[in-house]
Amino acid sequence: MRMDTSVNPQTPRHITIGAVARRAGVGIDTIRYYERENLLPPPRRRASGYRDYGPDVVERLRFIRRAKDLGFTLQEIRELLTLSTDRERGVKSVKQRAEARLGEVEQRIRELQRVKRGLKQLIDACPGHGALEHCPILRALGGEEGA
Amino acid sequence: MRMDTSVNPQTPRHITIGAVARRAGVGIDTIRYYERENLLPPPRRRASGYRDYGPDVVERLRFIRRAKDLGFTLQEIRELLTLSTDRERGVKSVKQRAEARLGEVEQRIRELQRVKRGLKQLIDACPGHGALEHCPILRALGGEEGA
DNA sequence: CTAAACCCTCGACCATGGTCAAGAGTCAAG
DNA sequence: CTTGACTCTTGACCATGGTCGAGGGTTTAG
Repeated sequence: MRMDTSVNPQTPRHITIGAVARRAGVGIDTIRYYERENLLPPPRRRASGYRDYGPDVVERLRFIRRAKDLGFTLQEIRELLTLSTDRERGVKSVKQRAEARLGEVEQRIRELQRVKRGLKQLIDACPGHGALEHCPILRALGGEEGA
Repeated sequence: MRMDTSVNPQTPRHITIGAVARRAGVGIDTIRYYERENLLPPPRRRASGYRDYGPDVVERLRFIRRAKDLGFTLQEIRELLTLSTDRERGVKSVKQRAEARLGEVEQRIRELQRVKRGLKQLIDACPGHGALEHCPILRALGGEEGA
């Protein structure tokens, strides 16, 4: 059904930063921020100085949003975007980045599971009433705060 | 056993902020920062204006460190500390905070496991070479914006 | 006494990921 | 032409958890 998107009334030739922001679901300031941070290439400008975007930027912004949802930092996303313009060599590296990120995620899950076990032990041991001296949570956190 | 700790050579009567920092394993600036942020009560001062701490503050700092390791924010720790001075009512609330924190930790673990699955799928599907157009990682991030 | 080591306050700065305000220019509709 | 909505740049500000420097005063050892 998408026979000709170039003259699509939904995607006019010149779209301003506001239109981009609405389409991508981000704030205008966020777009300018990403440009400053080299996550978006500087767009061409109209005579007035207004930024004049092609529709590709909306894709790029969605890329950024999804990567962010997967826990990539903007720094990592910047690297992914750089790689993705490097044909052929890019794919290998992108996969490696994703694998590295996976390792980090797994590491973080293990850490949190350790924290979870620690909290659980304390909660199970805590009667929920009585003197503070008998609260295992405070005792565990404070050490021997008997004094 | 604890007959007289006040003249213990290990814990002199007046300990300066530097001594506290060494004993608790934190920086001097951190102690002053915690004081500003109401995590530590303002100590009394010597005539010179120097902070003059009792040994309790070291316990309190260790409490803070352990709670931080369990993933509590300073805000949450501040609340725990406030509660822990509220005898009897404190224990109940402390247990509740710990339970709430446990819930957050479990939630975060679930989120990360979802992220992990997402990354894994992409990595498994990626050949690691070839044209960028065929890289499922970039495709997934960039999305099908068919609409 | 002197010098080193310590302490004081105040305020600036780091990264992260934006958000907002001021003051000025631009664009589209009526 | 005017009005209102939009955009421009610059620079400040938010929270988080500190860290560091400047420019003083204090304490302690020799």
